[in-house]
Amino acid sequence: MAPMRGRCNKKEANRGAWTAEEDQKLAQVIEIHGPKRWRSVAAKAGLNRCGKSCRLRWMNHLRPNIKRGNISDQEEDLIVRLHKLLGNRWSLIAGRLPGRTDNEIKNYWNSHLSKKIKQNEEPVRSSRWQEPGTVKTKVQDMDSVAKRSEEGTSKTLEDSKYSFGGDGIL
DNA sequence: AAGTATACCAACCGCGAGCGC
DNA sequence: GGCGCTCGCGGTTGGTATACT
Repeated sequence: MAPMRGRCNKKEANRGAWTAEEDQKLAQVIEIHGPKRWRSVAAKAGLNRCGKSCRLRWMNHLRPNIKRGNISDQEEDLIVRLHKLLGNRWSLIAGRLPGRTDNEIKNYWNSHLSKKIKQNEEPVRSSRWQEPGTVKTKVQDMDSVAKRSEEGTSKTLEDSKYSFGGDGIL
């Protein structure tokens, strides 16, 4: 029976940019019921939006402690290293960057870093990584990443499933 | 000043995984 | 164990702002 699979009803659901009023309603309902059961959250808020859309809005904009804009050099460097480590696991990478969302990091990567990396790698392969202290420095870097991730949240790089030595980054 | 190209961000889509019945 | 539902993720698209010619 054509399960919804979490898809939105394209015809009936409200789409496009969120209004301040919608944001407010959503935030209120989440404050009361918590950020779960997104479909019912959407219904309770009286929003003509699908749960998915509400979740996205909450995760990327309404959550407390969200940092907006200005990704620092340190953050950028961390993103680059984590991406080497994890690939396009944006949610995992975001987990290492407090206040940053996966969507924001993904966008930042696609618009800034992917080009940057390409530029760096094209002319002389990995000049970036072969500066003084190269391999060793990298190992140390990865080490610190691992440490940070242990200290950080409970998500620990998916428990070394993505082990540092596995994909030839070292 | 107008038109065009590029960059950036927000939102949508489809899929797979997890969970409860 | 199978089925349906919900959630979360990653890829992609669309709209707007800014830079450039």
